[in-house]
This record gives sequence, C-alpha cells and structure tokens, in this order.
Amino acid sequence: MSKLQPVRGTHDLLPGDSRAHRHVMDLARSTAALYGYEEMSTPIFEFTEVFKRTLGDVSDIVTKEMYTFQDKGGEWITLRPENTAGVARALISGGLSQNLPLKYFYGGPMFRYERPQKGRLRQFHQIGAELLGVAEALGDVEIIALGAHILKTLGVADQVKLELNTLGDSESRADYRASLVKYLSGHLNDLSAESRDRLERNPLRILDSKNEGDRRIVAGAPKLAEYLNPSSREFFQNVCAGLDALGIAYELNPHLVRGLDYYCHSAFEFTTEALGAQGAVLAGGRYDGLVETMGGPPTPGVGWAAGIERLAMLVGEVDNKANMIAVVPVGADMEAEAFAVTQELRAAGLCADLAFRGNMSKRLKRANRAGAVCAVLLGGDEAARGNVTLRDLGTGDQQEVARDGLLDHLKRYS
RNA sequence: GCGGGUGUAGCUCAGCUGGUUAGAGCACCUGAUUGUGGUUCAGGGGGUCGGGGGUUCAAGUCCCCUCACUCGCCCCA
Repeated sequence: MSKLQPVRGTHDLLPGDSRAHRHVMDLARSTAALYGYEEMSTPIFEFTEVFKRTLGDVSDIVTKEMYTFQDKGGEWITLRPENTAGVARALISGGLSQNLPLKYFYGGPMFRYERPQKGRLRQFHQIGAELLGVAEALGDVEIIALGAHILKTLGVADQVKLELNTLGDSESRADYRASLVKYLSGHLNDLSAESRDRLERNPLRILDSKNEGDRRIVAGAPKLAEYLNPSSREFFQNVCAGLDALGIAYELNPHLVRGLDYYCHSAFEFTTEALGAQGAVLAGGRYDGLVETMGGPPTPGVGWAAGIERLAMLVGEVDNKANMIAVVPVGADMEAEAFAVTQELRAAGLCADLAFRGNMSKRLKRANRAGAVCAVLLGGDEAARGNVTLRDLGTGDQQEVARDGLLDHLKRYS
C-alpha cells in the first residue's frame, strides 16, 4: 500500500456500494413517511458538550470513541457518534417543543474512533427515527412497528429477530440498580476484570456479559422484572399487547439493557446472526429523561437507529440502475447528430449515453459493457431515408425506424 | 484500547526446505473487424512481492518494527 490510503476505518462508496446505501436510505425514508416521520438533518458536528451531557462522562462512546478536536476559535467540537443527541439539541435550540408530538426521520454519516471490524467502521452511516412528546406505550409500539416495516420492505425480515426488554421507569430502575450492585459486590472477586470495572459505571451491562463466570453469577442475581413498580409493569404490558395486536413477533431478553440513566421502559434490538460479532442491526429504546438532561423541558421520547452498512450487507446486491440506451454514430460525420439525439432522449427522461470516442465496434462494445439495453445506430444510409437503426442488445434484433418516431419506439426501455 | 490471522498485477490466488529476468485465471488495451457488441482467435500493457530496517554470497520466502485488512474481546448501528 502506498501512503495514499483512506484513513483507517473509512471507505469510499463506489457506485455499487453507493447504490446499496441509496436503496436502504430511499426505502427507509419513504416507509417512514407512511408513518408521518419527515426527514430532518442536524449538523455532523456539535459542541462536544452536547454529547458529553447526553451520553454521560463514563460511557465508552465519550471516554474512547469520540472524534473530538478544537476549532480555530478554540471551541471543542465533536463529530457526531450518533444522532439522537443532535435531534434533542435541535428540539431545544429551535424551540420545537411547542409543536409536540414530533416525528423525525434522519440519515447520514456518524463517527466513532473504534477498532474497525466487519460491519463496524470509523465513519459509518445510520438511519434513525425519533418520536418526541409521546409518553404512551403506543409510541413505543409505533416506533418498533416502523423499524419492523422498514426491515420487511428491505427484504431482510427473515434474517433478523426482535429482542425486547423493559428497564422500567426511573424509580424501578434505580431500585433495581441498587440491589443489583449490592448482589454483585458480594461476588466481586469472582467477576471478570471488565465486569468489576462495569460495576461502577454501568452495572446493568454486566447482565449481558459474555464471560462464563459472570454468567453464572448473573444467573443468581435479582431479576429486573421483580423490581418493576405497577405503572412500569402496566406500561410494558401495553407495549407487548400492542405488538401482539400488530402481529409483530418478539423475544423477551431480560439481559438487553441500556447503560445510561435517561433510558427507561422499552429497550429493543433487531439482531442478526449473519454479521459476525456485530449482531445489532436496528436498535433503540425510550429516553424520557434525555431532553431534560440537556436542559430542555421534560419531554418523553422513543426512537431507534440502524446501521446502513449492516443493512446493506444483509440486503446484498442491489440493481436499481436505469435502463441505458447507447447512441452510436456509425461514422465521424454523424457525431453531431448523435449528440443531438442523445440530448433528445435525455430531455425525454430516458437514460442515454454517447461514447466520447471510438469506431462503431468499440462503442458497441463499450455500450454492452456498460449494460446498455439497446443501441440507436446512426448511419448515413438510414439518415438519407430519414431513419435510424434500433438494435436490442439483449436479443441482437435490429430494425430501421423513422427518426421522427424514435422516442415512441424507445418508450418500452424507460 | 487488548489478543489471533492475513498482506504477491485492478480482482481471485500459485510461488516447494531462501537460489537466475516473479507466474496463472479473470479484467484491461490492440488487432482479426474503416457499418455491428456479447462468442472466438492472435498479440500487448500492468508488480518498488503493503512500507521500513536487519540476517545472508543471495530474501516474495527468515527476524524485528510499522501500516492496512480480517476474526474475536470491549462497546455498539
């Protein structure tokens, strides 16, 4: 490799990848629109404080994964590692909370300074949806239904399963956390080094540890479900009932948690086995405390984000290219006419291409390689009769047609 | 940030225990084909063997460092 290489964990999206990304983005956007979620974008960088406040000083994202730098004015700036914080900031700084509830869809690049792996990059792309100002369980149901709908539209529904859990409200959660820490502290010496570390900053995460010793300890730990107060229990029952009513299948996973304090009630992940260690494809939850944490008015919220690269890998090859028509002048004297015809086709909304050089044979070869479906051959003989030759590049059949009626003959290729 | 694997042409790879001018398939270019692509045939271009250092008479091959990719951990989309 020469020195000219992309920065670690970044990739060029050449047309094949770009097409796949656009496919995911377009289908997701139009599906979201069916639910009334409109696209919005926030800047790809924010003041570092925006993420520190929302993600907490101790989360991994803040402590080791943020791309942070000082700009020329001395401000601390961070490339967004996720977009919920940006949306919440926009809600506050734009005074949007006057118009609740709000439904937003977004998509774009995110940045995390991580060790790259399959399906995990330093610059990656996410789509996401946020529902703000709805405290009802029906909001959770809708946001999950939207995610499921998009996965189905993309044709990857059979490769994923929905895992669901509840964290309860802040009261239930705080009670549980306290008793979990108490229990785990009694097994301090048997916990893995990572989990001992987590015990301080993110104890709920220990429930999801992959370490076998940890799992044995966790098996005897108090259960979150037993600490749910009546209203939290009812909320979760309503979410489940709503999903049942819509026929959305899910699996309860009591170990599915979110570390940060403003998360509550539903936590969910659509996961796959197809992407190695990166199982989560579309994940989210309820974050009623977030906006307030940032200094805004108390505003309930629920949402999810999904990795476009991961979705694109599940989707596989995408062929959404327009059918191309190659215009081929037979001799140099027909080039001007060929360009005129090409422009006519383009003006009529057809995808047309005129090679920049080469004889007829070369141009046809090029057209074939580019995947053109048909070629318009412009030769002096036909021109004298007011005609052009139409060659179907799939079948090889060709016919001479009137120059004036060309567009009619080409309509079937559009 | 931690541990394992890999790195030879645009792509997929071969290259035996170190030993001449580093190979193949596909792709690309030219010609057969100055009015016909996809098939065929003939020819051609393309490599500082990821980069740097070391051992040796001799390194693609052995050693060290480094970079990138990859698998897992952490964490997450």
